[in-house]
Amino acid sequence: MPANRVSARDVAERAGVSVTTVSRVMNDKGGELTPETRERVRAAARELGYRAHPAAVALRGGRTGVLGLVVPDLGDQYFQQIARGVEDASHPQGYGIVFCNTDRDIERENEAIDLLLAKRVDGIVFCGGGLGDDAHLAGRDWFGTSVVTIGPHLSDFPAVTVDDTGAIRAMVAHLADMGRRRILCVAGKEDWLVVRTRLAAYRAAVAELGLDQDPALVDFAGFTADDGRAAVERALDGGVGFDAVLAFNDYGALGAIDALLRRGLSVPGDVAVSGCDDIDFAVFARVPLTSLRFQSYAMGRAAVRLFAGDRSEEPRFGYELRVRASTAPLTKPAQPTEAR
Amino acid sequence: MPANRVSARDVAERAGVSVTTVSRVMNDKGGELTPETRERVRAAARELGYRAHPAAVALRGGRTGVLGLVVPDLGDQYFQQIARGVEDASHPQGYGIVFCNTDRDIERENEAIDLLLAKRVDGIVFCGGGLGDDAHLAGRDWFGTSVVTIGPHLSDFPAVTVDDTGAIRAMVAHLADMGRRRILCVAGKEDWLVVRTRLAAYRAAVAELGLDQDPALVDFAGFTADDGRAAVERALDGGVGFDAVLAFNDYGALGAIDALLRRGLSVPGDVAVSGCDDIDFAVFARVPLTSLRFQSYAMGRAAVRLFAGDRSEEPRFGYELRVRASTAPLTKPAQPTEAR
DNA sequence: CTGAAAGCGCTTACAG
DNA sequence: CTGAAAGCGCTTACAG
Repeated sequence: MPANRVSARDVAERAGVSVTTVSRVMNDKGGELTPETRERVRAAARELGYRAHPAAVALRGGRTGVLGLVVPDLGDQYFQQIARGVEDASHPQGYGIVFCNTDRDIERENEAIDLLLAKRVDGIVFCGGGLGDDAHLAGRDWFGTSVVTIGPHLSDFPAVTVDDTGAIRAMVAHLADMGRRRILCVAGKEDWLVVRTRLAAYRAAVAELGLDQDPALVDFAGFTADDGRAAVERALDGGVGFDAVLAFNDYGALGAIDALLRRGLSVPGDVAVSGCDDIDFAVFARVPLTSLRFQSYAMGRAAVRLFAGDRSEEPRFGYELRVRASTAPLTKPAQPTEAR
Repeated sequence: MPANRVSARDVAERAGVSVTTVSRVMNDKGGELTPETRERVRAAARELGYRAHPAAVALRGGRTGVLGLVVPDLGDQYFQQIARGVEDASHPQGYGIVFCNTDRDIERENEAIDLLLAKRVDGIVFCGGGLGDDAHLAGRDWFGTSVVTIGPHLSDFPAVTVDDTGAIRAMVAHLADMGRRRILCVAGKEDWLVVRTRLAAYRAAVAELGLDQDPALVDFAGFTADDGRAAVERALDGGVGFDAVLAFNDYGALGAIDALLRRGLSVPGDVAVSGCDDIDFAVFARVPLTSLRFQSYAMGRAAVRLFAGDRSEEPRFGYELRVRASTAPLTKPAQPTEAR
């Protein structure tokens, strides 16, 4: 179908030069060209609307002009913002972005990489944190393709990282300030590296601040609202007393609030609830949600810059605690939900 | 970088045949090949992990194996679901998806198309509805690239459409059933085709059901929560009485609820609020939101099928009314906010 | 300062 | 049934 498109030969004929010259002008190679020739070729290219065929360029050993983006779920606003950042940093340079959702499944992650490598993308932005020990990434042949990661990973690629530890510690400290001592942790799956990182931070902060360290307070639910709902119900049904919830994801926190209210508990009166990522909805939730905001858009942009830069410039991003109505000082007596 | 990758020649050498034969086997061309040859080539390709270089295939006049996806905003769950559908229908066939967000800006829409065409994508899925008269689409050279649209469009491409008219009529009828007579319409910009379509449906339904047809009840705000908030404040400040809000987008509806509650009004007591698209968050809103659910995921899948199928198979999708707490029968006397 | 030629890795007539 | 050759549209040594 893509027929009768303008080729370098068309430009060459119109400008009365060879295709070699056209190529040189278009790529600003060979500085020894006459300004007149240069201008004549430019004019011809402009008039004809010439654009080098990417397939030919790629075949000659050049770049394909395509970047791959691997995310757990573009529907998650956190990754959505990263995608926007990657897009905005890439399009101006003529790069297209091929995205792949993996739902944090190793199988799908491998398929995504296979697809991207088969397309010969110039680089891959990997985000969402590692799965298991990331062996499927470390063990495979990348054929020299540049890879950049965002978030916690075990593989040794240039990386954009986040201060997850500081962020979680800040949130736990905030909950402690609100007089909470038993924080139910609605974590994601145990083999997600981001979960392991945040969980370690939670445990360290809990110990440091002298809060209750009950193992029953950690639930490896997942990152959906249903997961958060289920985790809270399990804790309630299991008689695990708690006066706060810390979900590693806002969707889980929303589910937690829903479950608490359904059971007749008050938020934050009985239980304070906090999330991570600070999605736009947080403010519109049944009880406006306290959360941690990360700079995901800027992280996406930074990842693209890493392809060009050197490893000494790997950026580490901070966080911001956004306190809203879902967390407040404890007003009722000590025993919240059920005594244990 | 992508060096030492397996080429057809490597496979040919290993199988003891010519590259011509390799090509024929890999593409199932030339049915007159010896089963043994066929198997030998297949084995060699498998052992070597051979995959045809897409650039070479594309250059020979074949497909690039890449599809373009143009959306207003992937952050909007409606489009996100479409993207998932497009992805899931494409990846199994080896197609990669390059996405472009346009924010409903004609300039950006043009840039997106330029980028996609420059990449020589095999097809473009255009969604989000037309802008203005879609002249920028009708007037340009597509170089034979296949295009498929989702949602209302004025251009003449194979299309996946939605029964917007029936959906809006159903919602207006529902609000009328709840005893509402003055429905504030939080529309998007007037030159968005989806807005024009829905607005026409709103007006027709309002007339048909004998509800108030006050022009002041239509506000061309936009599709963000802030837009919805602003529209409600304008109506309130302007003394435009209304007992219901119909936003053409859930984000706008969330903003509307927020503004109403801030002004001390009750939802749905004083004002019923309804949205469109039924995002997952609708159920977690301050007041669970009544909305219209569309089958965006299936629409995305259908769009990809349209590339292969013929125009007689263009699908039209329905809708589903999801009634939640934000709409209920009017309990108070007739004069809601302010008399006019 | 500019051009002819080779070659990237395929596929498709054209031979045999 | 299988292969040699041409060519897709570029870029890059190599000449001049």
